[in-house]
Amino acid sequence: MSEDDVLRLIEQAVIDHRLPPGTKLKEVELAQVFGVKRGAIRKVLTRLVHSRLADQRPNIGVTVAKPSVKEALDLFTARRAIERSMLVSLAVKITAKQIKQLRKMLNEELCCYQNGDSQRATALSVEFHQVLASMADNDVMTGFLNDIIRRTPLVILTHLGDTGQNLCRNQEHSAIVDALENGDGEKASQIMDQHLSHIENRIREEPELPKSNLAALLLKVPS
Amino acid sequence: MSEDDVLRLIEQAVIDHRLPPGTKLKEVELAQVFGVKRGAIRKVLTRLVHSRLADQRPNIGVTVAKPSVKEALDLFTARRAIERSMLVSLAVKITAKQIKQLRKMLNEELCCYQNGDSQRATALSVEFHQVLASMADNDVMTGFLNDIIRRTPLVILTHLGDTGQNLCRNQEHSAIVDALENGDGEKASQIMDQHLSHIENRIREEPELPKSNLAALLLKVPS
DNA sequence: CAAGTGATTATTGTTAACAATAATTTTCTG
DNA sequence: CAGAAAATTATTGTTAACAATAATCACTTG
Repeated sequence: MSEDDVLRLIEQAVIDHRLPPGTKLKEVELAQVFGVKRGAIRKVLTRLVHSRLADQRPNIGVTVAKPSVKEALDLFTARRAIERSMLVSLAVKITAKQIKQLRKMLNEELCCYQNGDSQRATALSVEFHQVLASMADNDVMTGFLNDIIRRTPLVILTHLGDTGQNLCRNQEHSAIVDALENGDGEKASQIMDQHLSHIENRIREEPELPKSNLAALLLKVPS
Repeated sequence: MSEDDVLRLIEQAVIDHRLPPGTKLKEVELAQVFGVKRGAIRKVLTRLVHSRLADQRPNIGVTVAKPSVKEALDLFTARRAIERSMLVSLAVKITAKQIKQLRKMLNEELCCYQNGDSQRATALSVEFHQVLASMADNDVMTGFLNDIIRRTPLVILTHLGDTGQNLCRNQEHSAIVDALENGDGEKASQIMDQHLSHIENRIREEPELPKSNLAALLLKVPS
């Protein structure tokens, strides 16, 4: 099992809240679980910490991050700034072909949702934002947005609980594409702002404290 | 010598263009230069790579990054988006005391420049942007901006050469503070946009190929 | 029993030796 | 001598053993 695989599995376990905030990530235990050497786990944990999905305290270890409410709000504000800028620049250069691609994605997402495959619908919903970013063609901002997207599920989980999942409205995404097609970047930005505010406004105080199983949790596939 | 010290010295060597883009950073050599173990250098290099100041190719090694022109332009576009957002939110909440602090900084920068201490003037000029960010009080965006600020000297060096240093105009910084004082975030943003465009527009094609000395270069203090 | 104290265990951090790979030099051959 | 093949060297990557630190437990004592 490769290093990237291990990272992906742990990240997914955090996103699926099978590893609640505060859970300690022990090196030897993880090494045994994934059948890799401790050095590999160490590198993975370093990456996790750098992406702010985990905290590290010297000589103590790394734990799944517990983002504060402020961090959650900062995250959404940053996201608005970045997506706004990308939409404005994209609106003046988007092609008919790209519009078509976006509409196709939205349609597929809707189908999945109606067919009850909400997990795939959510994935497509996230991918919508990433595809917009790739079309805006700014690698720096795309990188920042990916950072934010990676961190967002954790803050939603921490402050909204399970009810916070699947918050993107297909309808709003659709309106953004409409605005882009009309070359109206300002309007697209406004819709995006509202879209993100829908989520942001629901964030409230509520810490959650966990227990830890690690072995079983990490390898379980979310059905 | 601590790990952070080593990182700082190498970063500074890149910024001062004593380590030109493409220079190979050999682990054992660096370890000897700084008198630390190879493992420590390894961790430092990992951090350098993650901050995009260096590239890594498996089994070959890490080299000082050679940012492309597109990367440079993307960097400035992202910076505009972030600083704009921060200025807009800061304009409606900045205090008289903070205005005073900013004016004091600008004054000091001007003095340094007139006294010929251009190095300190440049440092203050950079710090101006960072202080604005801390006042805007968004940790996520502050982090992104710091990433950008760390990468900017390298792209300027690569594409403008030595003449590109010290590009921030004290006068423009001053105008931004004026706009903030009037609570006009939009105007402050416009000035900032122009300010950054002054730099961005000068970027042109021009690769630079280096040789490498490492030992002498890294420890030399820029007089 | 509560609180401290020392011993034990568990966990993270470091290092030196080894392995694997890439770069270089040497040697061979037409 | 040019070019390819082989041998050598240099460099990065991995690992297992050890060291240092923190957490836990058992024990004593007031």
